[in-house]
Amino acid sequence: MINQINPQFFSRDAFCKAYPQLYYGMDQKWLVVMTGDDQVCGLALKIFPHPLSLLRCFKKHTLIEKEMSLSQSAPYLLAGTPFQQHVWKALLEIPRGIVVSYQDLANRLHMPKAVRAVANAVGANPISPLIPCHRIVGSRQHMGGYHWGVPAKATLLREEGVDLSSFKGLPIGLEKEYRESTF
DNA sequence: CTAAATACTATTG
DNA sequence: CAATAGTATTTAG
Repeated sequence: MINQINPQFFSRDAFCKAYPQLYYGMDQKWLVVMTGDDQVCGLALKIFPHPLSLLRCFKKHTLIEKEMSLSQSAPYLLAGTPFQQHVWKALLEIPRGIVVSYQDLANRLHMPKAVRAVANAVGANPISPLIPCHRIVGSRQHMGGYHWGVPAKATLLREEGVDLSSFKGLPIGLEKEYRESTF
């Protein structure tokens, strides 16, 4: 399992120029996107409902399917706009088992009125479970959204020990496919 | 360049 | 409850 990462950040434009083609494939429970020099730039869990939609983040690249092996020590290279990088760095500070609202996150970034823009950046991160975007929830005990589906979000949070019993907006009966999975 | 779309939220009826 | 105005970034055209 991948515990902690120390990603390097890269401007999106520079990333497109430096790595016009990328490689993707499955390894164990992951769908991985890597550069030609073996840096991980995209990640999703295979059991997500539509894991291949991860490739939406790399539409400007030529994507080549390839045999993948994800090593414990693989370096991470995250391409994003300065704004997105700012948000993603803040996400990495949120510890396991803690949930923060989109509004709190925006406040923490000193952009209290940019809640919606911050939410967009949260959802745009390319290595979803490792950048803990699932720990961002709506105000007033609402789940908020999740690119990979709210059931997956709820499952990830429960596995971290978060009590969701008081939350609204929880889908009922849609989590069976995740019941036996280990994230 | 402009317009539309967002994983939001507080407010109003 | 639903509708909506306010808001900032990104993307599509």
